Amino acid sequence: MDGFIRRREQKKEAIRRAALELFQGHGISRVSLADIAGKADVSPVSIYNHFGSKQGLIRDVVKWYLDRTVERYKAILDDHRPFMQKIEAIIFDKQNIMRSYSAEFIQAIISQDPEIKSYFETVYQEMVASVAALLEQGKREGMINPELSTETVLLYFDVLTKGITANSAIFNNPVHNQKILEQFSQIYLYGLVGGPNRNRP
Amino acid sequence: MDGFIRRREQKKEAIRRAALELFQGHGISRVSLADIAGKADVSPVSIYNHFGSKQGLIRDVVKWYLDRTVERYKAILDDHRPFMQKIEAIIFDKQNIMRSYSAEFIQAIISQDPEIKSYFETVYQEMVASVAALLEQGKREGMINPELSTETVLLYFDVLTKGITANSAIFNNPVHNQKILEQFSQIYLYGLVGGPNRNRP
Amino acid sequence: MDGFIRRREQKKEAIRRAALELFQGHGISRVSLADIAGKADVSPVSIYNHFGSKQGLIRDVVKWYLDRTVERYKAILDDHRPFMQKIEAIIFDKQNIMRSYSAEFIQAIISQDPEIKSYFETVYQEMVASVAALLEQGKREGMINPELSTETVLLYFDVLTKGITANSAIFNNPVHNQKILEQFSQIYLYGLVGGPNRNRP
Amino acid sequence: MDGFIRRREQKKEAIRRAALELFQGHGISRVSLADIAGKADVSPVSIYNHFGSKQGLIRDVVKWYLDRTVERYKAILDDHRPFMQKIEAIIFDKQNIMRSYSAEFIQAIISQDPEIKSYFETVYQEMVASVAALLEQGKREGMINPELSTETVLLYFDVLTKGITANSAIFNNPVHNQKILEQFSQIYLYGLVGGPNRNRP
DNA sequence: AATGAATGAGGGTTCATTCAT
DNA sequence: GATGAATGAACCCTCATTCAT
Repeated sequence: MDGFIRRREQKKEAIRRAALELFQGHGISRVSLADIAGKADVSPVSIYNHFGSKQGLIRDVVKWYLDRTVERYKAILDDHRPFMQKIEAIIFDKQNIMRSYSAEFIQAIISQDPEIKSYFETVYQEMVASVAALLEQGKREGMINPELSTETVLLYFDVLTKGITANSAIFNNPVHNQKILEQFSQIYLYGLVGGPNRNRP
Repeated sequence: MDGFIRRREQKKEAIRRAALELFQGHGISRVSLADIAGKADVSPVSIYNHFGSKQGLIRDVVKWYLDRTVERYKAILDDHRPFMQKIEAIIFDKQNIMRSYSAEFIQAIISQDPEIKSYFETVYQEMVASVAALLEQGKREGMINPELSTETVLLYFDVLTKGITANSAIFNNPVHNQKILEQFSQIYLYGLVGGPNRNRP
Repeated sequence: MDGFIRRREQKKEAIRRAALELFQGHGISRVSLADIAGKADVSPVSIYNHFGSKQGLIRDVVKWYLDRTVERYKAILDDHRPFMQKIEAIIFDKQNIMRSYSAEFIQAIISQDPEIKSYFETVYQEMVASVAALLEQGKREGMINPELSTETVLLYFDVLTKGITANSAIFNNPVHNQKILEQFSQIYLYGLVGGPNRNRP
Repeated sequence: MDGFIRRREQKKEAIRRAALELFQGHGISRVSLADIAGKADVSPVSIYNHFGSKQGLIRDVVKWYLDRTVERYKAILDDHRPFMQKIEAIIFDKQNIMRSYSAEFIQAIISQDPEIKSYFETVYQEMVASVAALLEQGKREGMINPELSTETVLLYFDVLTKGITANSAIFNNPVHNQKILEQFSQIYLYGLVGGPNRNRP
């Protein structure tokens, strides 16, 4: 009888996967349930049986996406990499860059549906706490200017992440990648004015 | 007979304004022509008489928006403010932050419609050239690390601008504004590691 | 002051001409007043000033077309050509064949609008009387089987004319034209079974 | 499960029937999907589910109509009636005369949509071949003037059929029917000049 | 007298959702 | 539990017609 539940969950997973991909690619409002059903090889009605409505599906998919993101972040933070690598891993989080996420999808995560909003805020607080802990460590180790408030640095990370995501086409271009990433690290570590290798007045 | 043309242009302007606002607020595909017509106090058909189709309206609005943005940038660059103020003015360009731009709208600017795309690219090249000239000046004056390629710095500006736009809610909050903006300047000028007022190893 | 009226009539004529051409080419219901106005280089509202409504224009155009057709027929009948040439001229009336008349236009002539219908019937009776007189002459001269009722022969003419109009593409093809027209005459003069040059049992 | 398919096909059939009738009566462009849906007692959207679009419905209906016509022709040709009866049956094919076919419908069969056009041409070639075979037989049996090319005779049939269809009101009138049909046979068999019962010069 | 602007009604089409099987 | 069929609402768009200039 376990096979029943497993199959059911496999179908739900297929629908989620199809929906996420299409939402990211074309924007939520331009993806119809028929599109999703077609991609997941399922009848549109099945989506109702599993998720109740399109909004229900969106909720489920966004939560699912957020959960996976949190897992990735936790994996990064719990790893034993050096401090700076963790910072970079978070800013350039590959999953975020790998594809040009439809802005409408990201927007859906943040606003509108109150249930999603509340779920997102819970998850976000959790993640903020983890990253904040990392930053404190960075300050103690002299890698981060202790005069900067944790709040500001978090915001800076967020700004960079979103800006990079919006420019994912460039950051994923393997030709530019090498040189740009190097210089980019210079900038966010040592600023526009100059890095450690430069004579300062 | 001049009144004719003036009235016509006023109506078109009203439609453009309403459309831009709604597009930015809700995303293009979720805004119906009836919505726009209602907000502009005009019959939906009038939009067709003026712009031909929804796509025609979108094209017109995006071009209009780009033109206004370019004007703002030019005003900033041609001004006689000190170098660093210009940099800040560009990064925090108030018009960009003033409202939570719908991601779908920005997306529309860049992709899809080939006419828009071509128009955007022309405008973009022009703007890049102007900002690049400013950066060269900054390097000569020792305000920008001359080891950084202009390309990278432009990209950094773009990332910051987009990231800030995506977080506009925070940056427009007058409570946070003061302190955060100050520290933010610290970061993008002197990096995470530290600024000029800090003892360096 | 005569110039005023003349100009007015010239514009009406231009509108009529444009309308007729478009009606014939695409069918009445698929031609918009804007199309006609554009082709006649006139504002759509002018059509209202001149003809009152689309239906008014249709009425006017159909009457105009009928009048011109009657004139052509009268010219043929009043001419001094030999009898058989007149018959052929009527059946193959070039104006009817010159272009693939939209069936919808012909249909409009006959049915629906009662005013058109009545006008058509008056004109038709007149024409029938003229052609009938010709047929009587033909019978007296032994060119037409006197056993055939005039009514039947008129109907036969009508059937041929309409059938030829419907096949105008073929009858206007200059390649086929020569041979086919020759044999066609054979058929309608001497029937399927055979002509005068053929041995009969 | 067979009931599913049967029901579906019944509904499609009902829609086809309603569409054909309306198309023939009023012309394609003047018939809305709502009209068809109303007549077939179906929701307009159902037409989309079954035929994809109005054009899809038109395609389907025309093909359906062509198929039925071919079947009727085949039945006539394969029958064991005498030669002349077959000829008459084809020219006066009752289905063609039964109602005043909208010219726009016939036009739709021939032109515009390339898929319909190609389908029609295939069917048409097939039918032409069959009728041509019949004509050859007619010539051998002395019923048709062997000097007439098969091509011309086919065209003559077509002209007659279309002309008769255009005059269906008269040919279906039971009062006229008897006498006219008789004389009509006289004409197309022995021509205007005269029949076998008549003294010829 | 003639035109540009504006509109109400209607058409084709899509889509989230429900119903019957 | 899953699917094919059906639908109401909404959207983009067209067009004959009227209004203001």
